[in-house]
Amino acid sequence: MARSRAEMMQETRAKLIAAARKAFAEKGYADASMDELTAAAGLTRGALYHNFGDKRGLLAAVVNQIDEEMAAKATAIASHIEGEWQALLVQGSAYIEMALDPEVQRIVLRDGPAVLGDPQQWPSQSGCLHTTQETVERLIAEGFLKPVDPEAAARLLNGAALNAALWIAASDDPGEALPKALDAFQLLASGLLK
Amino acid sequence: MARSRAEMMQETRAKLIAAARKAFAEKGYADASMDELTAAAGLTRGALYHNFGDKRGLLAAVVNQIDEEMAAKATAIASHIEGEWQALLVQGSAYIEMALDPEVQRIVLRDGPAVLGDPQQWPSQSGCLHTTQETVERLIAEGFLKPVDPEAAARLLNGAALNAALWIAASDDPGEALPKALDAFQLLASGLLK
DNA sequence: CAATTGACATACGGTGCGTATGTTTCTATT
DNA sequence: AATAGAAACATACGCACCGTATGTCAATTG
Repeated sequence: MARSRAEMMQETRAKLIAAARKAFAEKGYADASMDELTAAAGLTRGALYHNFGDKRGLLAAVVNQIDEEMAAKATAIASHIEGEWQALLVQGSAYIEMALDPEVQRIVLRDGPAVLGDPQQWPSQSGCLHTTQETVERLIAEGFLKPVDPEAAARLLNGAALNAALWIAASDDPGEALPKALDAFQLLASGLLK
Repeated sequence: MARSRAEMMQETRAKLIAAARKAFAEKGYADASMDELTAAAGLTRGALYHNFGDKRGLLAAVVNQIDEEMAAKATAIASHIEGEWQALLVQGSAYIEMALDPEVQRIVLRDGPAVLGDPQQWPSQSGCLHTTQETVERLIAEGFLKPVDPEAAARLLNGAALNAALWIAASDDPGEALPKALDAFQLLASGLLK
């Protein structure tokens, strides 16, 4: 069956995003060459600027893809947990563990904010942040949490989890740091409980 | 009085750092031109590569300077507070407010980690982080806090404060977001209390 | 079946970093 | 005190890279 034009274009976009994911993760955004990137995908820079506008646009597409994957994982995990409060804790732990992935760290947590600006302004709206806020809102509505601003709480929880992940990743012994971080995270989160 | 050789060099270093602070804050690290930077300081790129090695070295020097200023402010503020727990809260609030400075945000919080890597690994060791950890350690020793890993707790607290600041700065109405963030921060921190 | 548009490739210009090479001023040694 | 050496910076060069402008070929449309 002959692929249609739209299918062809989606394929080149996918190839470019995949190559960019690899290059951005390995070399970082600044040191990733668009020539090498596109050549690795069997294309040229022409395809890039046609599909994504510029280098930032490609990074945005990559970040979107990763972010969607993270959000999907987070919701999938949380859906198996009974109890909203446990779900929030598990979600936070999941976020910490996902943020241990070097690809996530480099692209989403380091270069992403530096190049694209505040994650909250991204079209994906930083999926994990969004799901966290929704959980917090439900918990407040059900009376489990003190009356705190949901967005602020979600922001701080995610910030705490993010820094926990960065700390663990840079740690000499991640296996030792992880439980400490999870423990501290649950303690902090318990401050929101009534 | 004739300035000595070392004094002259310190002066050029100071001039370069000052010019870099302005350029990095206004244009961001990537878009800051070394030629313009040094010309604004009345020098050339030669002085730069002699004193700081490369562009990253200059950013590191700038980050160090700002970080030291922040740590000095934080300790100065905390020293006037009686009670370690109140000091910790005030310190966190001070950190949030300092992080509202666009210069701090852009250079220390965005470009710094992206270019230089994890702040914990910086020579300044991210001053605020260090002072926070010390306060947490004292509070644990005095029995005010649950037995949590001090480094982990300091990391998460600072991460929460940092994201609070980023949220406020990107908010439509910072004046409204600030008290919400401070409230959420204090709630989270109270989770560490016995 | 012409004409036009879309999807990409190729070619070009400009900018900016890092380094290699000068140049001048201070220092040190005899 | 004179010269050798180095330090501090300026100048000059090469290279890589991004963005755009232009070209090309296939597909679609009337």
